[in-house]
Amino acid sequence: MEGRAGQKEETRALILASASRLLRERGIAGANVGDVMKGAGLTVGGFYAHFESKKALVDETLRSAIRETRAKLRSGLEGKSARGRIETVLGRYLSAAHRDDPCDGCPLPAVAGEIATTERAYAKALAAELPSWADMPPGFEPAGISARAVAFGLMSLMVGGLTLSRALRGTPLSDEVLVSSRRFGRAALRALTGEKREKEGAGR
Amino acid sequence: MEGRAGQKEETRALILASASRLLRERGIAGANVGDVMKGAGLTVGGFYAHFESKKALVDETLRSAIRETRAKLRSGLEGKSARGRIETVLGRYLSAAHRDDPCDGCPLPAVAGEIATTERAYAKALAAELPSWADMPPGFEPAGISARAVAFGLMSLMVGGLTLSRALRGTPLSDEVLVSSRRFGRAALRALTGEKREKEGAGR
DNA sequence: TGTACATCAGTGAACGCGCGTTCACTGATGTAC
DNA sequence: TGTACATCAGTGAACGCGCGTTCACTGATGTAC
Repeated sequence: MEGRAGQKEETRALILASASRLLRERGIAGANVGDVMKGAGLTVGGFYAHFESKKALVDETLRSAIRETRAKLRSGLEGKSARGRIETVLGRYLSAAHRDDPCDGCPLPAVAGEIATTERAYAKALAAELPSWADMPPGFEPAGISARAVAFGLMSLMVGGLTLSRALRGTPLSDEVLVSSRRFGRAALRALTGEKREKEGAGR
Repeated sequence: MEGRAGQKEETRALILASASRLLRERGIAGANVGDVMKGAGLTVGGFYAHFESKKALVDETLRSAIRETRAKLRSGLEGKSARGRIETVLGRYLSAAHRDDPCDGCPLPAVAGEIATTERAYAKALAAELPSWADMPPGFEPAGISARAVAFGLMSLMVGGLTLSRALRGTPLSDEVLVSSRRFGRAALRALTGEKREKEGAGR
């Protein structure tokens, strides 16, 4: 079988998975150590055998969640055009499914504000992971603006749109902000790449 | 002179002003009652003579801060074209000055994530105040998308861009996200209104 | 094979701290006569 | 005008609670002989 060391690694992975869920759903402050351990089927006291501190846990969780989200957003894009890939990512990010199920979605809407206001220590983690979100598919050549600037602009649009839409949950504005942000992103992309508009799916 | 009632109103206004600063700078959790009172030159015990609870304070502060921000963003736009007005608002919002001095800026970057994750009670306050941000100047007629959708899209872009730029403070990405988001917004606006591009100011 | 011991992942109670909130008190201000 | 009293905005210590963190302990697993 595994041996004790392997068992411990497995437990560590369980803690990380629980932290990952809670961090995306409740943010840094909301992902308290007790609940993280409970989510992994453990009790709070054992935490420090696996991580040096809550900060170390959040740092590691945040980095891996950002990487994981990037991979997920970009999966299955083979065969699509450059603009089609970007629009697909945009549509996935600004979807009702993503809004309503934060647990395995992007951690940024939950943590960016916290990092900006009171949790400055994680700026480095963001700065390390976000540049890889900025590389755009070859052949994407917007008019009068760099592809990289469009990438960061879309990142802002997506994170802001999802955050606002979640903050407005339970009100009619929630859907409107989500749909409008997606439409604005698509319309901008099409206008900037000079291609004729296509019909947008209802895209609930 | 004022009389005691007038004095008390004045003190209440001092507390609100302090809360307004702290809320924008540190978010809901960061604006703790003790620091709010200290910022107003008072001690913590007197707080409940002016407000029923922290929630009541935050609710009132948030609503008025959103209204105030809207007014400030739209001040002095007389004589500008429709698109010029929107671009000015965009440039003011996504400016280094706004990023670096949250105290009298927009409260949304500080609170939207918190409201989305753990402070759901304030969704109503947002839903009450944000629709007035969506009305666009007469004569703004983007191609293939409603003016209102553009308004919400720009709101997402602005809030997301400023939040990310602040979260990345201290790293080179902070400036890049800010500038890229602003450029993306302007380029999109121009492309969607079919007008020819003008030079963008360096816009520190 | 069986027994005694060592290891160590995980437990659960306790800690110090900061928070929102409460409350008996203070002392300056206004009023009554 | 002067004195005694009432009012009440603001004080500061205390509360219960949840947090991150610590630590003596437990009990299952692996090892030695």
